Amino acid sequence: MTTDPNTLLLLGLLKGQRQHGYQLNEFIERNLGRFTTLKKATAYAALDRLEKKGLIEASTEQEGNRPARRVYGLTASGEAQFFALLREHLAQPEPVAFYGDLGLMFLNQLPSEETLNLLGERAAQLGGQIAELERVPTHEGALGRGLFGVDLAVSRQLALLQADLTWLIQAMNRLAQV
Amino acid sequence: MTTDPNTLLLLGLLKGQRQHGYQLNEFIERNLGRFTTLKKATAYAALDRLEKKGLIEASTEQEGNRPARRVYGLTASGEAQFFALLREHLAQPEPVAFYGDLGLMFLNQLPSEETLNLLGERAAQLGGQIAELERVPTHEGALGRGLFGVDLAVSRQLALLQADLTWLIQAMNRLAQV
DNA sequence: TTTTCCATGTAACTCGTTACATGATTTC
DNA sequence: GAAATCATGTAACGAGTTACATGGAAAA
Repeated sequence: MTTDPNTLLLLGLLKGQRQHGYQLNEFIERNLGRFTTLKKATAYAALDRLEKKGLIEASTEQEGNRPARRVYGLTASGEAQFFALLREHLAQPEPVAFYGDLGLMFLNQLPSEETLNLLGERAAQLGGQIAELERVPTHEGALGRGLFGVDLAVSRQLALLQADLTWLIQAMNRLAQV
Repeated sequence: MTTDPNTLLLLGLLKGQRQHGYQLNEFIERNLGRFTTLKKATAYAALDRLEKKGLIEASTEQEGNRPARRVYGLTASGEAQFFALLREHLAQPEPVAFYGDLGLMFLNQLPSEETLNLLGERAAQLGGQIAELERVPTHEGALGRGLFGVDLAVSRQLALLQADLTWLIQAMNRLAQV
């Protein structure tokens, strides 16, 4: 409830511009795949909920004979909620529980050679993710400075993935010595 | 489905030792709060499911006049499933989408002074988490080498949190220059 | 004697996922 | 003429959360 990321995302996108669900889904799928896993059906349902809560309101638009669009925009209370969520997210660090720790806790259940192979695979994939992120171009005001925040998020992901890889290699070395 | 962390956790704990639900919940709450958010009711429900799937089986134990215990242990297919999940988890890096990136994407919606204050708060909390983790003692075989993996997981969390803090401070400096 | 511990759960709810449905329209 | 695009959703299911229920035993 308190730190719902999907709500922040949708309200934030609608704060930038009135949009309909299909448009939001396209944008998320094309540009924000690195930051969220929000699926289409989930987004439509979330928009319904936000409307019922009075955070957004819809107007219907028709273009020719195509399916009608429900174009959403923030209400006053939606804007307030957006800012509240944004402040909360900015002020809070990554919550506990990194997913990748779970396997580590039981790694002594496997022969250490296999463990090293598996962690080697993990390192390779991490390296791939890092290379991919490094290829992401930065937006020097490309879309009216609106995307500056995305650059920041990318640079943070890079920093975390690189730290993870560095740690992993060091851990593998330690394990190999036993 | 494929990468269900709760299942790995429960199967892993039961692989170490036959236990009943209360016991698992106590152990998780006391020792694993840093690695999972699994709640008690969720764990009981998960144990039911695992039993229905044939991954664990229960025997009932009674001690005096106390509530009966359902003591669970792994079945053969439960062990197989545990190893499969463990291999999967060890071989895969942290999945995309760090939670803390979301707020960053919209940070230009706030006056930069407030943004800096909020990020400062985030930095302070990160520092606190790091200090707390540094105080965690390592288990030099304390419980029969069974907890060696936990030390690894702690050291990984530390590495990631420190990288996050380093990045944050650098980002705040960049933001302050504008 | 009141609180905490032991041990298990249920009920109501929210959220997310996958797979499918619909029907026109533009593109190949 | 077939396929992808536009635009919205529904249905069935799985899993998580909070709050509550129960009832004896040990501890304060």
